[in-house]
Amino acid sequence: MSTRTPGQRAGLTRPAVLDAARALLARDGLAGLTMRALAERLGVAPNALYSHVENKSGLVDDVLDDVLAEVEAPDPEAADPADGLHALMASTHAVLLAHPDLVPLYLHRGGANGPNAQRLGEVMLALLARADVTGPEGREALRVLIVYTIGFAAFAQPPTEELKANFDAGLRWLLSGIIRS
Amino acid sequence: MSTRTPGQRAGLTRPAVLDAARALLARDGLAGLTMRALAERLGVAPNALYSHVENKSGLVDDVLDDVLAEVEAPDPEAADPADGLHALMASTHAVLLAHPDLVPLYLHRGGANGPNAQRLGEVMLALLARADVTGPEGREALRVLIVYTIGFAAFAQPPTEELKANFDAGLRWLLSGIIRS
DNA sequence: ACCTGAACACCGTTCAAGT
DNA sequence: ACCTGAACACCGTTCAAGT
Repeated sequence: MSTRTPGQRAGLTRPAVLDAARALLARDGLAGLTMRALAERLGVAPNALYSHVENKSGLVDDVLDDVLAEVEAPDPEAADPADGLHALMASTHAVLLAHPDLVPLYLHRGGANGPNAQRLGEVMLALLARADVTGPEGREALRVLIVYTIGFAAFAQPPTEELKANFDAGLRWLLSGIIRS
Repeated sequence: MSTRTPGQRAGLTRPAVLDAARALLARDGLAGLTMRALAERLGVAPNALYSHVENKSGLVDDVLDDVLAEVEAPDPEAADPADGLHALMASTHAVLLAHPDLVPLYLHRGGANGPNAQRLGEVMLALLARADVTGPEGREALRVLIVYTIGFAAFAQPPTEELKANFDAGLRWLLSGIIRS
């Protein structure tokens, strides 16, 4: 099984580990993402992963933020604030639906906290500010929108058109309440 | 360790198993709820549980619905629809906060589906109907409110007063959007 | 620093056998 | 029908040793 002896290198890198983790997740879901399965896919011993990742929890954190790189954020200056927020949340929703097994993890950890998550948060706050929702109220609205979007993605067990429409309807209700308040 | 030989009964019942599971969950969280730990707490062999529960997934389903029995539902005829919905969702939110480890499971499974969940759903639909939100729109609003409430409970990592206020603010936004539409 | 081998302390579940 | 004993096929993680 193993073509190497102790001391020989496999040429693993941290990005390669994360890529393999994403691929495993896409194919086998969350239950399929085990350190041992990941090691096998990479052709290394299970514990070799610990040279590149602190532990499984840290690996998942990185994967979570990586996925958010796919979200299309509008230019916070160009778009109409309400339209921009709707587009941003809809894009987030779509990206999350492509990774349904990850969604409970986002909620459990209170969203992602990596660079991608931070960038999206700043765009949202900028859009809210342009709609005169600022300060503590802005942060409240930010959290409400994030919770709503992740929550709905988690709910969409198989993503149907009906649930997508449901998400849009609720998002409009929410935004109309936030911005008119 | 084991005071019994094969063939002797331990006097297990299904409610006793569920009670122990809830207690284990309250004390050690989701990670602590294992079939083996549950068996040890009940003083039986791990596989003895399978005489009372189909598998771990079924056990969790039952626990999930049990928890919802604690939610205080208003009389759908007595309350003002908007106030009744707000009270019902707030009570659900509070109950979920008391069981934070369960919340990701509610989302992952699209909410509970047992008798308690069904009862609450019917009360919500009745209140929405009294606010003239009926048919497909009523079911949309139902899902939006459920997703929002569970999602926010999942987000409240340690439940702070700030997040509770945040939940209330968002809920008002949402209800004002739903009922005025 | 990066990897293997081996081990530790766990999992959920099944199967056969006892009363 | 309800339970034990034993086993199967897994987990994540750590420790020592090799280059």
